This record gives sequence, C-alpha cells and structure tokens, in this order.
Amino acid sequence: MQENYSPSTIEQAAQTFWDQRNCFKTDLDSDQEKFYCLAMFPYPSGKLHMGHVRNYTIGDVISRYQRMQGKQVLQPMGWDAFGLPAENAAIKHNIPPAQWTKTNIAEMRTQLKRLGFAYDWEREIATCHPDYYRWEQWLFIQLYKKGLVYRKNSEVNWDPIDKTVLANEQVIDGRGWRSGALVERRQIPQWFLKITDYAEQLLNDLDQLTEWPSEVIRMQKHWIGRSEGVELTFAVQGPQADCPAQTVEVFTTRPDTLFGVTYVAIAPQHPLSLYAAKKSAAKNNSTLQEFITAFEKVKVAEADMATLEKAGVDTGLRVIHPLTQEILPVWTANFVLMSYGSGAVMSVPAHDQRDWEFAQKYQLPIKQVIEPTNEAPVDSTQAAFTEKGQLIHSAEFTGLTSVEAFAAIAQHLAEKKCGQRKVQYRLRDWGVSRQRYWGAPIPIIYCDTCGAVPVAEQDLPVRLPTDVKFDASGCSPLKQMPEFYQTTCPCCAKPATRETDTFDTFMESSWYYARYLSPRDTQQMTGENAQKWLPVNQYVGGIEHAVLHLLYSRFFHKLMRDEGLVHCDEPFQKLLCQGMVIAETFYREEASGKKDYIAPQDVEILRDDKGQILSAKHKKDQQPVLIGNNEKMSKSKNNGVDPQIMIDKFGADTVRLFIMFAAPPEQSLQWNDSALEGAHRFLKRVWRLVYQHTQSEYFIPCQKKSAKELTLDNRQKELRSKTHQTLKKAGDDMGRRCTFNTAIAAVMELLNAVSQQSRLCLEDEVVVKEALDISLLILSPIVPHIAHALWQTLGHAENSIDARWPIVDETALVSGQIEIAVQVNGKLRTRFWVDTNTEQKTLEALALNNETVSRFIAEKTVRKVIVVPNKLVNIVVA
RNA sequence: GCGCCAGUGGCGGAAUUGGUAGACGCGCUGGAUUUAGGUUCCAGUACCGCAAGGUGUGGGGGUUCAAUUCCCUCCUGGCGCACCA
Repeated sequence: MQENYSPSTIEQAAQTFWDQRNCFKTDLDSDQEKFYCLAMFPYPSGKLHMGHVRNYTIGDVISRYQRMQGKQVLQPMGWDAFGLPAENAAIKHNIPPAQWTKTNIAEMRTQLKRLGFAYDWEREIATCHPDYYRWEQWLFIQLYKKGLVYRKNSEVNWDPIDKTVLANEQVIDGRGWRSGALVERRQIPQWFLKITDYAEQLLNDLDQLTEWPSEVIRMQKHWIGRSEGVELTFAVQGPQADCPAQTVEVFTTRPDTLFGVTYVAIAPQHPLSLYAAKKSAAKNNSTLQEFITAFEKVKVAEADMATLEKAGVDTGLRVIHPLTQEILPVWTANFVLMSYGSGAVMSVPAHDQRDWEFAQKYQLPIKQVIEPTNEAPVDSTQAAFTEKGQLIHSAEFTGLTSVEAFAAIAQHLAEKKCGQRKVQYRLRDWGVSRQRYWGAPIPIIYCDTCGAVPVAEQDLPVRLPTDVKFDASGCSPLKQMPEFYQTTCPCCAKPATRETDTFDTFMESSWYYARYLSPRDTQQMTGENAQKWLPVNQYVGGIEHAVLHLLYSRFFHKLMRDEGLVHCDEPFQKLLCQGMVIAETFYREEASGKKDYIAPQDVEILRDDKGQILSAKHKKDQQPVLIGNNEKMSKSKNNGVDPQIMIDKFGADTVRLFIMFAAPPEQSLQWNDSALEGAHRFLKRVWRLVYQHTQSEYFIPCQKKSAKELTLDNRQKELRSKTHQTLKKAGDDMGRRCTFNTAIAAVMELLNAVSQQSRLCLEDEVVVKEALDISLLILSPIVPHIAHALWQTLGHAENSIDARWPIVDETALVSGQIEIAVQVNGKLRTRFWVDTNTEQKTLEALALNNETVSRFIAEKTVRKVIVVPNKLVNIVVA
C-alpha cells in the first residue's frame, strides 16, 4: 500500500475497474428488488457547473447506497438537448445548434465520467435525436385524435425590429435584448394541450405523493388553484348592433357579496374594451385606446403585469346587476388578466382589498353588504372587510351568514337563469408552440381544403433539418426553408404547408424518465420495462422545478397512462429538491453606479486575530474591493467556481465529499475553498489511519478475527459501541433522512475516536479494524474511489460497490452509564452520571440532594419536580 | 402583486417526537515537529465577566415546568409566477 493518498491514481484505477466489468449496467430483468434513481438531466450548455455536480452527486450517493441494500439499481443519464441557448450560440459563433449541442454533450459526458458516477451509459439519450422526439410527435397525434389538443390565439412578446417572437427572458425592461426595440404583445395562433381536463386528477393525486417535500405539494396545489364559486352574467345595457357581446360573464368565489358590486372590471384585451376604445376614439376621446396601447407594451409575464400600479379607464359601457337591476359602470383595468377565466370580474370594493384600492383611486362607490358576526365596527372608508360574516343591505338575503348566502344566492341565480355554481381552476392550458428552430417540429400540416391535419404516423418522425444558417435577428430558419415546409396534405394529397413552430422543450423533459427503460425501441414509445420499472423511486433536482417541470411530467404521465403506455398514476415516488450552490461576491462600483464584479480567486481577504473578516483587496492592484452578498454562482456575478479545476487539484472524491458535507441537500450550499481543503484533509486522514493499520503486526491476524468473539476491556468496548452507534445513525441519515452531512460528521467523530485508541494488542487492533471497515462502507457511496482502494487494502475479497450495508450489532450499543441534566426553573445547573434506567424517584432524590442544586433552591419552595428518565430533572421553585 | 421556503458563533452547519443550544468541519489563537514555507500532531475558541454568574437561536408578543422546535405578528433574504431550463 502507498503511504500517501494520491487521488488521481486511485480514482483512475477504480473507474477503469468498474468500466471493464460493466459494473453499472442495469439488469432490468433481475429478480432483485428494483430501485430507479433519477437526477434531472442537464441542458448541455457547455461545461458542468457546480449545481450539476451537486445534483448528480446526490443522485449517485443514493444510488450506491441502495445498491448496498441489495437492490438492482437503475441510474441513467441523458441530455435535455433542445432549447434557446443553442440558438443564441448559433448566432454568436456562427455554428449550427446541432453541432454546438453535440460538442457540449461530449465535453460534459467526459466530466461526468471523471466524477465516477455509477451511470448505465448504454441507456444514454439526447432529446434532439429524431428517435426520441418522434414518440413525442406520435403521442401528440394520439392526443389530437382524442381532442386533447387544440389551437387558439394567444399572446407573445413581439420584437418589431427583428420581427421575431421573444421569450420572457429575452425581454429586458420592456425591450428586446438584441434589437433594443420596445416589445409589443401580439396574438398568434398556437397549439395547446388540455391540461385543465386533468386539473382535478393532478390535484387529487398529490395526496398519493407522501414522499414529496410538503412545500412542493403546497406550491402545486396553489398553482392548480381549485376554487368553488358562482359564474354569473351581467347583461350589457342597450347594446348596439355592432357590440361584440351582449353580456359579461364573471366568476366569483364570494356570491354572498353580490349586492355590494359597484362596478365590473374587464381586461384591456377583452373584446368589450377594444370595442369601447374604438367607439370613444371615433368621438375624439383616445384615453381608453392609449391605456390599452400602453398595456400592450408590458411583457407577457404575469409577474410584470401583477406589479403594475393598479390603473383603469371607464369604458362608458354599462351593465345591469342581475338581481338589483342597478346600472353599473364597466372599467378596463390592468389587473384583470384576459388569460384567467373570462377576462372580467365583478368588483366589490367594500369586501375586496384590491377592488377597494381601485375604487378609492377612481372615486367609485363602496357599498358594505357584510358585517362581522362579532359586531366589531367596520369602516369601509379605511379598508375592505374581507372576512366572511353576516349579510346586510342584501334584500331577502339580509341576515344570512356568508355561508348560507352562498348557497341561497347561487340557487336564486340558477332559477333566474343568470348564473350557476362552478368549480374553477387557476391552472391554464399548456401552450406548446414555440416560434423557434431548435426544438421538435410540431407534426401538423395545413391544407387549404382540409385545414390543420396531423402528419400520418408512418411519416414520423418529422425531422428537424440540422444544416441551417442563422441571421442576427433570431428568426427561425425553418420559415425560410421551403424544402422543410412544402409538403402534401395527408388527407387529400394536394400541396400543403408544414407547421414551422416547434414544441416547448418542457415536452421532451416530461417523459424522458420513461424512455430510459427502452431507449432504442424503434417500435413503440415505451415497452414492458416501463410497467415493471416505473415509477421512478427517487427523483432529484432543483427546487426551481417545483411547479412547471414537475407538473408537466405528472400530466404527461397521466396522458401516457390513459394511452396504455404506463400503468401507475404518478411518475416519481420520492422527490428530493436540492438547493442552489452559492458563493461570495466581490465588486467595485463604477462611476455610473454599476457594479463591476471581481472573481473570488482574485481577492485576498484580511481578518482580525479572531478570524473575523475586516476587508478585502484585489490581488493584482492591492486596492480594496467591496464585499457583496452570497449569491447563486453565475457569470453575471463572476462568482462561479469551475468544478473541473477543483477535481484536477483535489480529485473527484474530495469535491463529492465537500458537497455532501457542507449542507443538507435541500439547503443552499455555500462554496468555500478552505472547507474543500478540509474535506481533502479528512480523506488523507482516512488513508493514513488505514495505512497505520496495515503497518501493525496484527494486520493479518486481524482479518481472521471478529470483534464480537473477543473478550474486550472497557476502552475497547467503548470504541465498539461508538462504531455501532455511528453505523446506526449514519444508516438512518443516509437511508431515511437524506442528511448526508450528519452521516459524514458521525464518521468523522468515530475516526477521531479511532485516532485516540491505543493499539497495543490484537483486541485493540481488531476493534480499530471494525471501525475502519464500517467507516469505509458508510463513506463508500459518497467517496467511492478511495473506498474501493482501501476496502481492497483491508483484505476484503469482494469490491466495495458490491459489499452489503453493514448490520448494527445491538449488543454493542448498550452502555451502562448515562449523564442526567439537572435544571432549576428550566435553567441547566449541573449534570451527574447514573446507571441507565435509574428510577424516577432516585433521580429526583439525587437531584434535590445535589450540592450545586442546593445553592439554587435554598430558601425557596420546591413546587414541582419533572423527571424525564435517562435525560433530565427539572426542579421548579418559587 | 400572488404563492412557497429560510433566518442559530467570525463562517458552513448540528440539535430527528417540546427536554442539556453550538455536534462535525472551516477560520482564528497558542504550542510541538520542520532549515523555511507547506504538511502533520496537541490545546483553546458563542458573547459579557477576574470570578460567581449573566446573556444568547432575525425583532416583538404568547402557550409551557421546559421553546431553535408550537401559536400570533413584524422585518430581512431566497425560489417560482406559465416562452431560460
């Protein structure tokens, strides 16, 4: 055995060993219990970043741990290969997206291999491959036939200079990021999947997901947003012949407040808004038109719309209250979204804070119709009263509670045929059309005679041409490629045009987990393996995917289930959402106030003699720099750490260990170069402890003895006890809690104890060997290379990856004495040692007679003594 | 704006079911080894205080014999908001 730890040598040796034996190839037909562990596949952006390393290390640790539990583990890897960055790179570097993507995949695959992840590489997939996306096109056609697909107009960000559609990300401060032009909203026809048909199932089945983080469940519930209410109709007063609507439909969850409605608010894009704007413009009043035009300059993102200052314009139109026949004004308001419900709401300023603020701003009437049941005063001139209560000023409904009134008013509206109960969801249908090149073509053909027709199944896949040229505008090259879009109609064979839009890339990532089970199947989307191997047992990925990706995947899974492709209801049994990787930021402020970020490796930090940071300076010019917050590693903050540099310097095991040790997986992880070196130091220590053991005269005899059979002295028993306590804790931390940081800390404690153990006889060395064996097995999922090398060194015949997780020896755990804490009035005053399971009365007496305690209870009356066996005694005095 | 989450030493974090706050690591201080730097080893390290002791888990309030943990409220930070992935 080498005396010194040399990561590069042992890591390469271990990886070669695993490769040559195909150790991580999964046998899907095995009789063993299956475990499918999946980390969210990466977008191939160029190189691995630290977030990837964290994601895949967590997945690998879980996979290797489950393998040690005797399970047949599947851990695949692939590439979410379509997306916007490839098009940006194409424009910037004049290289086709396919080629750029392929190069990046090769680079990142090499990096993943260097980290020693136990992937079954034979199952690798890339979503940009026609053999992959053809099945997505195929499913889309099945959904089309079932009526789960439809086309409607919807809004996009339009860049009037580049004449292209922009993603929300490409609109900065209302301007296109390339052209700098003010963007406009534009309505274009797009394809939608009816996810709202599955809203109820997506909501109800969340109850099945008992092993998902509760915050993700909560976020999804809210996103789906089921609410029960009443849909009702306001008739437009005296509509002219050209008026686009005779009525305004609204949905409310508070029909009990119906008598408090003082106006109706509609979205700027509502047909009645547009109609009223045209009418008033004809009379030389352009206020409404200007308001609508201004709103059209706001980007499509909801966050942008919701943060606008509430504003509106009276349309001049009037509607009739369905119960009171009052005439109410109709206002166009920027807080009403056309994409929600009907694009109109009834406003009750007295009982809704947003309506109240709007009414205050425009001096609209505020009419209280609910009072609190506890008769507390309500002042509608100060704020809205939004709670439920009892009805007032509500005709025959006056006196009812809000709950009673809900039912009564709903029934009354139904009888009058101007409303009915309705369950509404916040969830909107999924728009899957993208006006972009680098995505899966939507398999639709437009025929002048037959309309929109799906591509015939035998003509799939619709291949995306890869030899393309981009111009600086970012427009999709497909629109300029007649060889792509010119085709014939599958129904009537006449000349027809292909759809040039491509799918949202969430389509590919919504079902890849199923494709890993039969990645090369040319006959079907998924096969028998999917029945046996789904759901995924453990899914690992960033919390940023809590709603969109994880909701779309759940939806897709149900679509596939209803197509008979999979048999379970949910795709992911257990979910772990890892936190971000953050790092310190340093900057200087330019004259303009703009921050010029400086990379942490160029900064030197000055500390006082307690280690507290005093200041920082630039290594090059020795001038001071400002210390910013810890932020997510990014190019813009110049605080990224290249994992490859760290791996080259310290080895994969050190990087893996640091990442798993520095924080529990759900929390954000702060990068720290010194702590990384600390992790490296620990591995060197592990190596040295094993080396010392191999140098012992008892090294060989040890291999034939088990600690259990020997007669041990107290010190040896203590180490054995610590070993098995550590194993028990680490097993729980890794298997159940997924708190790998505390499992590692426990092993560090154990090895600290090993360092202090005297090693003078066979028994000493045998208990040390047991501690080393168990430590190595606990660590092996985290640092598999060093574990592989040292496990062999310790004389074990099998490989560490095939070793079973060790079994706790319960008899070794028992310890005779235990320390009891003594509190007086809840404050810790002293501690004493007693035999385990000492009776409560004895503990009480020992505590009361304790010398230290007596000082605190002298001249006071003991009111109560609380005894928690084997833990503490609390004496309450007054 | 709406939804979700988190605030504990100089730093990352631990305390799993309401029961001894600060495990483990980093940093820092002192010492040993070394020609030196580095490495390695030993000791110390929440704050105030000479000590006795007191204070302390973002702020304020509450429940309890006992609160980092439960409740209310406020503040700060992060994530998501449907075309970044």
